[in-house]
Amino acid sequence: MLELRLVQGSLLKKVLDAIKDLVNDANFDCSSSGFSLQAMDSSHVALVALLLRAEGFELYRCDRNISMGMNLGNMAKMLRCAGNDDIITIKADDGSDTVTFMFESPTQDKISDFEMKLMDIDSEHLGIPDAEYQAIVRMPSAEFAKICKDLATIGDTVVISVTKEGVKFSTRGDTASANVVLRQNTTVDKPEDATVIEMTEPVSLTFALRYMNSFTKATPLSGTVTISLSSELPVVVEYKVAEMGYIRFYLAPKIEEDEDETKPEV
Amino acid sequence: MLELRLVQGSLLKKVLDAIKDLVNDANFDCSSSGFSLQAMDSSHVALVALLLRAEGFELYRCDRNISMGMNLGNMAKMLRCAGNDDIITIKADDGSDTVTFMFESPTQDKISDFEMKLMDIDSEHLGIPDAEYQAIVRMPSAEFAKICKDLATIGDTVVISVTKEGVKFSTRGDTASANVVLRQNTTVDKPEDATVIEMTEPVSLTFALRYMNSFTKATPLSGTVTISLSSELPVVVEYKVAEMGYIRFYLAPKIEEDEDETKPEV
DNA sequence: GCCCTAGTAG
DNA sequence: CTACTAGGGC
Repeated sequence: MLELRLVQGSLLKKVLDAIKDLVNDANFDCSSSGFSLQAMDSSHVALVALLLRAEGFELYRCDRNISMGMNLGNMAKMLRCAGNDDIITIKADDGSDTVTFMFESPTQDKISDFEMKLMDIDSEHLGIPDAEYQAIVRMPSAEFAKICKDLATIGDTVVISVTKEGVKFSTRGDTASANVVLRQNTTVDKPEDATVIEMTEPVSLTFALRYMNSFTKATPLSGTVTISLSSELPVVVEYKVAEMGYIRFYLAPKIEEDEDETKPEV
Repeated sequence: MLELRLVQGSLLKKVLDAIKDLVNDANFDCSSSGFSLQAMDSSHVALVALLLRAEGFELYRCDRNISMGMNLGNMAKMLRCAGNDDIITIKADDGSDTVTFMFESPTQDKISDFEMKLMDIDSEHLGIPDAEYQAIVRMPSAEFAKICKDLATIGDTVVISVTKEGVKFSTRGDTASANVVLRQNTTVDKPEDATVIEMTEPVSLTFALRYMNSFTKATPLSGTVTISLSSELPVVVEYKVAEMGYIRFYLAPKIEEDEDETKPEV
């Protein structure tokens, strides 16, 4: 028996909007510690990891570990039927091949339940090793989204270069090239607006903007995003899910074999 | 000679937006008592009845009964040329085969008139008998529209079940099923937000969501909708047209022959 | 032509 | 946060 009650149901709606474009089908794994998901995107290039800790739910009952395969598009459609202030409860009986989402309006005058068939999905649960990163950038998530969107109008890849002074996002296209430099800046009114760089070593890596722009679908979840970079390691783009956990996106850097063709540094 | 002056011209615009998707061509019937329309939808499944009473017009002159056949799409297009605050006057001369719509801006600085050819339309004016209904539900029209839209993402039909406690809308599709329960609730801030059930007998009927979703195009006309249900009778979905009359949509229930295939009750 | 989505305004 | 509007895609 599984029963998870989340008063701030809009969080779950946002989580699904954040990953449904990247991943079609995935297993949600439920254990006593929390509700999580790990999946490769459909082209097997990026990886998304979601964790919602048990403590973040108003009620969390999970008698035994269970893996529920869902089509994230259908799940997102269903969640769109919930009001933004609704309380969402996820229920599954032991041995059942369905999951039920219950939506309660704040006044309790409207109660909806949506039952969805579960799917069998081959999951390849990768252990993601903890790593030390050469540079970790924390910045306003909306700023990061705008930069990725802007640069994608010029080129296909972005070079992210971090130094003590700041972080530079560069791209180059056929007819134009662009660089956006953000200075480290911690003297802001709201901590959310800060751009903070923790760095042991300067680093410069290249990524496909297409995936970055998928990751930024998670922007509504958090005012800040954390970008962790190391040579030879996938970048981690992380959005906190209020008090509950996170969504992390992993993407391997491009290896620049042919400088003339692919090096966006201007 | 026919001359009808309607200060709140936006009402007529909304009325046409509400029915133009359902009915292509129809006769507007004008008598000393009012301006009305009755027509089957193009697939001959649903019926729409409109009444705008003479008293609702600021000027109402109709020397003799007249039936004016119009293409509702063209009429809606024409009305879209009127400003939302415009005064609309409908004029037709005796024996003429045209109708004229005149739009006056509130300041009288802009006066437009659009003349449209009338059509000959076979009308089959059905007498709609007054009936006693087993259950009448009054609820916020936006809520009804959202429920019909949400359920249509899952299935094709909705079962509406009314008991003293509330009204339940249910559907079932290939991969999911859903129930939305609204509790009777009269203790709300605005009377429009109430859900009120008058019932002599519990009733449960099945309808095609496609038509329900056409009916909800009338939502902008009124904050509330009234749904009248009886076994064996078409449901009536009624939207009041402010102080003037109503739009009523009629739809026959589906007979559930094959329970396994069509019964959406979970 | 219709649906869905994104953006804006209240 | 909801509703409405405008724009783009199917």
